[in-house]
Amino acid sequence: MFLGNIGRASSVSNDEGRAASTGALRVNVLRLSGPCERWDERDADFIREILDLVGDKWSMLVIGALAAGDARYSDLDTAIPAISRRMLTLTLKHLQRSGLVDRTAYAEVPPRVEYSLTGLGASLLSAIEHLAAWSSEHRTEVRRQQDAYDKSAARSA
Amino acid sequence: MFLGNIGRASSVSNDEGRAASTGALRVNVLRLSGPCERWDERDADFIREILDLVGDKWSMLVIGALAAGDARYSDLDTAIPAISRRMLTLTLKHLQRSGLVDRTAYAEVPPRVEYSLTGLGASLLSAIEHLAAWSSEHRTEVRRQQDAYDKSAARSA
DNA sequence: CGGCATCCTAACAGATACTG
DNA sequence: CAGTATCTGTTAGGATGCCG
Repeated sequence: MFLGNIGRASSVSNDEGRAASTGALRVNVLRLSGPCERWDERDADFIREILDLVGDKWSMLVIGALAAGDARYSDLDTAIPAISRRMLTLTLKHLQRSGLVDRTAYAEVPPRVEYSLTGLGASLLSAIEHLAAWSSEHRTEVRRQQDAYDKSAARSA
Repeated sequence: MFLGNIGRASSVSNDEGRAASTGALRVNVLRLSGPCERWDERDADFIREILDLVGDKWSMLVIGALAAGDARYSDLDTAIPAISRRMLTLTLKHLQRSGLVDRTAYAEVPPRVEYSLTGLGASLLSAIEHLAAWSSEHRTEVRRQQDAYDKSAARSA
């Protein structure tokens, strides 16, 4: 496996999304006090799966970079300065394997390789942007909470 | 640090979301061929931040479990069978620190502790569900792509 | 230019045992 | 019940060098 061998590889692929009771990783949702309309216990499996898919350190960033259009290997390397060549290679291969990214190599000298989002990959963008939007809106609040927590924790030390 | 010391801790917290050029982790979005309306290079920073926040192995699952209502420590432990007590403790503390989860301990014998989502935590749910929905819709396709890739990779071996 | 292959370390994460 | 503490294995991921 490449990246994200997080959690045991979910055992089977059932037809639609109706995942019959595979014994794998499951959250039995509690029905205690609060009301919750939308969260379903099957969601837990789905969450596990996208995390395996793009929950690693770089996948979403690569997808984001490719959202702007096709790019060559070295373009991505400079577009995401913090990534190492190793991880860029691994991440691209990982995304390519899952059908999120297309790779086209041109038989030229010097060689040229272009990466692009597939339709599948592009369809993920809105979900990613949803996350980014949340972060954009709430990052300040999160920071405040963390600082407050750390300060009160420092008091008891 | 607890979980997700992934990526250097983003150095500063600027006022709104207008993150002035902190030298930190940034994706310089490429403008090459394809059109892209919505992805902004600042999104990369935001993605980095939610990944640090809930991109680890368990956070989203715990949030999902709490979406159904408040729960005790042992409830969560049985609701997410695959998690170890260690990781449950760590994850809860991590989420609590960031203000996504509330912890209330009742001074009783035997002790009772209830965890619940804060407003902040609940506001993340829709983004998470968005991801789960994508996974639910496209998991089969992803599997197909991976199988196809693996098969063609096996041929060249 | 566009990669693999190798080495190496920090951390994530499981198992187990103990405590207030 | 609701955690901590410790010990340990596994792996994500960085640095570097070589090769087609």
